[in-house]
Amino acid sequence: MRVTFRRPDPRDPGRPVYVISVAASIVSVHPRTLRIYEDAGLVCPARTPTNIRLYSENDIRRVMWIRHLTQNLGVNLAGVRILFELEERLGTRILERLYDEGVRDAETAAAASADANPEPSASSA
Amino acid sequence: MRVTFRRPDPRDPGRPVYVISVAASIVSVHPRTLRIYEDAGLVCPARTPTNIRLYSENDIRRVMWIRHLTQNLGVNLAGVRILFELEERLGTRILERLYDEGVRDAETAAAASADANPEPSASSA
DNA sequence: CATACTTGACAACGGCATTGTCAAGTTTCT
DNA sequence: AGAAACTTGACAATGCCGTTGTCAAGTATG
Repeated sequence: MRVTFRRPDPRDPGRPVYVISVAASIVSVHPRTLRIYEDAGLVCPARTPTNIRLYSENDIRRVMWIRHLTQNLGVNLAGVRILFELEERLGTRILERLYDEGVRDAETAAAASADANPEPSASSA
Repeated sequence: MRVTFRRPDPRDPGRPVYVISVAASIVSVHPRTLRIYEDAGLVCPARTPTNIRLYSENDIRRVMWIRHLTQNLGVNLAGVRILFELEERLGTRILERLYDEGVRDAETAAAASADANPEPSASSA
């Protein structure tokens, strides 16, 4: 059974298009939680001139990683921040090492195909 | 003021020599806490033929990293485990990137000299 | 032989993560 | 025009986590 975080790519994954309620719905979290992630510095959605948050596909993927790390692996938000910082410093997608090699469970192993990878992106932070 | 985790090196940092009360005293934690770290798979001290734990210098350093990550950076134990696993997979001391570059605070910046680095070691796990 | 080790277990307490809700004001969309 | 959704800051409930503390019973050590 194939598990994937990937959603069909829009034209430009960096383009901010989703307001907070839509982004929350896409990743199945409460809008309040997305605000907390932003307060924690884990995701930085764009803002319109009237200060409305707009999330891009990259932001969505980043939140999906946060959810994977916190819900499935039990990492707290401080730990997620450190992991993201390491990834930025090393300039590589080190978190994929956790996902690609299916260390956690059979489900993540099943998701090892190329299009199954969630992609935390430093560029949105 | 210079801050360092490094203690004077014994002859062989891999040699298990400290019983749990001594190791706990060295790193200023409760022996109960060291047992919890072991249960969490974060550190694996050697055992004597009569099942007494013996910690090596490498184990001590590893615990010092755990303490730094949990106490100073707020990472929980699941997060520490993921960081250690990444380090093993990448085959490099990625956590030093956090420490060497003093991203956290002035104290860690002050400790940036070569002999100030704590060294998490995958070899003790 | 006192002390320290082992195991498994329960508990207190402060902190964390998520969700929920509120008020007041602004913006958006129908 | 007005309902709905957005913003901010704030407080709270609840379950979980991390650390320490303690216990019992048995074994090992100095």
